Amino acid sequence: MNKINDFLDALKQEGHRITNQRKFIYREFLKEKGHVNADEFYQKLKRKNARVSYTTVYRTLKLMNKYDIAKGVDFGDGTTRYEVGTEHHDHLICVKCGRIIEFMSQKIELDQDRITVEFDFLPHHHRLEIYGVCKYCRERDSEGETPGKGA
Amino acid sequence: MNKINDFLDALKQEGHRITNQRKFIYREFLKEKGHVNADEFYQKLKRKNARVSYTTVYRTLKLMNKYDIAKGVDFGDGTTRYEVGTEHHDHLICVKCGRIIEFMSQKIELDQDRITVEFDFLPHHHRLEIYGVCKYCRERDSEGETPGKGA
DNA sequence: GTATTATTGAAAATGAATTTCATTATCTAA
DNA sequence: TTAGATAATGAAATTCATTTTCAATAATAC
Repeated sequence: MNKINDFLDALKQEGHRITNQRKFIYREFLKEKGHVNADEFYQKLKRKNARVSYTTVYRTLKLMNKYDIAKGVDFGDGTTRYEVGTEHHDHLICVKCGRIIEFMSQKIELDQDRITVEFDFLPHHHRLEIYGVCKYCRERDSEGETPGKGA
Repeated sequence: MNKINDFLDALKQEGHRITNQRKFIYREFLKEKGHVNADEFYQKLKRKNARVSYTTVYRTLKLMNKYDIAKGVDFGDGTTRYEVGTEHHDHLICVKCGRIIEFMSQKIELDQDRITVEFDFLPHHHRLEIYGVCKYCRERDSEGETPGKGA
């Protein structure tokens, strides 16, 4: 039950019902590239004239999270954002434009394992987020830096 | 303005007033060992018969955070928790007992720098949290494991 | 098909964080 | 030291994401 296609199977296996709302939300969610929160995602579906309520979107996101179709992440903006899939990765988060870059470093993973061994700690999962300014924002911001044109 | 003693100085320098509430909250906060959220901290102060409101505790925590006396962290329990000081470190978080272990790995820091260089990303700060089960919980849980005494 | 019951959706509730605003206390300058 | 200006306080109200409630509806089993 770890593949990205099994939400409906998972529901069936767990004795949940396969409803039109769940099928629709699932299908649309798989198209998502970014990191939507419940409300944003609901608004998107609404724009497609979907007949689905916020409550159901919210609940289905949580369900998909439970069955490893979606992964809830918290970037500190006060909402839970969901990304497609559960392949492990970490995030670079641009504090200027909000761009989110996913990365994965085997090296960091190994270092973390060493740390947990050192503390006799059994790890389940982790989160690493690096906040800063992406190259696009720095490029953009340095464009206007012509000397002699103060303020 | 990076030392742990300068909250009152910082206030003065920034044109804020030094009030009894701020002095008291600051003094009590420095005694904190764990990671309190606004409400917990307020309750603690109340137990000492402090004449201070939740609002002021909340606002003062934010202020101390701003002036690097306190550091707000989010461990995913829906509240902002504050720790004393701002020396950088990461966290091991036990999902069973809630214990929080601070650690610091120069190795991981360096690996992160390499990652940001690779993505041409200018880092400001980061957060790394490893969730799992601490040794105390595992020891405790393995005590009752006498075979033959099922359920 | 019919009964059972999980799901849906609108509305209400929750809870942390934040804002409002009248009162109070701090600081500044005379 | 005192008076005036105004920042801070505190109680209450507000905001906002999230979660729960419950009557109506729809999916599944028989």
